[in-house]
Amino acid sequence: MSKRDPTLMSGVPELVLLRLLAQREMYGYDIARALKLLSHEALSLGEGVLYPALHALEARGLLRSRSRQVEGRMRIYYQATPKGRRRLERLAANWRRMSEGVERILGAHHD
Amino acid sequence: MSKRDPTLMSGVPELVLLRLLAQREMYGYDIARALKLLSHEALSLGEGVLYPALHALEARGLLRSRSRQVEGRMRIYYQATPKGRRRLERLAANWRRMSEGVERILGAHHD
DNA sequence: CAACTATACCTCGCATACCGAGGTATGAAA
DNA sequence: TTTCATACCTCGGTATGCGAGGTATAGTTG
Repeated sequence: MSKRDPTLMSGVPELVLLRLLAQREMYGYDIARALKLLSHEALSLGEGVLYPALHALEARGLLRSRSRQVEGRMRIYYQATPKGRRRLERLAANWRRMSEGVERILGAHHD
Repeated sequence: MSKRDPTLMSGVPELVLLRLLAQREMYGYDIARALKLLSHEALSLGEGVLYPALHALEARGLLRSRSRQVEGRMRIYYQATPKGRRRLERLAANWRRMSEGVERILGAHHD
C-alpha cells in the first residue's frame, strides 16, 4: 500500500539519507562514516539499516544509483532524484515541526 | 528480553508522556488535549497509542495510577514514579543528543 | 605466505512501536 | 431521543529499525 507518512516517530534514517544525498553523490560505507562525523557520533546507521534503506528509497524513485569500480573495489553511488528532493523538503518540515513540539513540552513547566 | 534502548528513532510518545506526568497527575483524555495544546498541534497521540503506552509504562514501574470518580465519570490518573523521572532524564538527554545530530545534518552544507 | 584489518557490499528474522478502526459507557445538551 | 463530549479500552496490521551473520577484495604486518 501507498506508504503512509512517517507519523510521529521519526523516519530519521530516511530524512538524513535524503539530506546527504541531495548534496552530493555518496556510497554506503561513505555515508555511514559521514553520518557519524557530522552528527558527532549522535547518529549512526548500522548496515542493517543503511543498505535496506538505500534500496527502498531507490525502489521508490527517491534515489538513483550507479556502480563504479574504484581501486578494485565496487562501489554503488547514490544521489537524490528531484522527487527525492521534494520528499526531503516535506520530511524536513515535518521533522522541525514535531521536534519543536517536543521541545515545547520538554521545556515548559506545566503547572 | 529486557527492553533495549530506543535506538535512533524517537520513542517520542514515551518521552512526552513521562515529561507531562512528571509535572503533575493527569488522566488519559486530559493528556491528549494537553499534548495538542502545548505542542501547537504538532504532536497528537491517538488513543491507540496513548492508552497502550500508559499501560506499558505503568507495568514497567515508570508510572503509577489511581482511579477516581469525578462527576459520575471514571478517570484514571497517572503520575511518574521516581524511577519514571530517572528514565525521563535519560530519554530527554538522548533525544536532545539525537535531535542536535539531525539538526547538524540538516543545517550543514556538505561540500 | 598467513593473518589480520579496513573497505565494501548484502540478507534474514526478530522485536516493537505506532496507528487506525472499532467498541463500551456516561452525562449533558438540543 | 439523538447527539455530543467525555472517558476508557483492544485488536490487528504494518513498517521500521536493528543485530547478527555472510561474502569478497586490497593492503599491511609478522
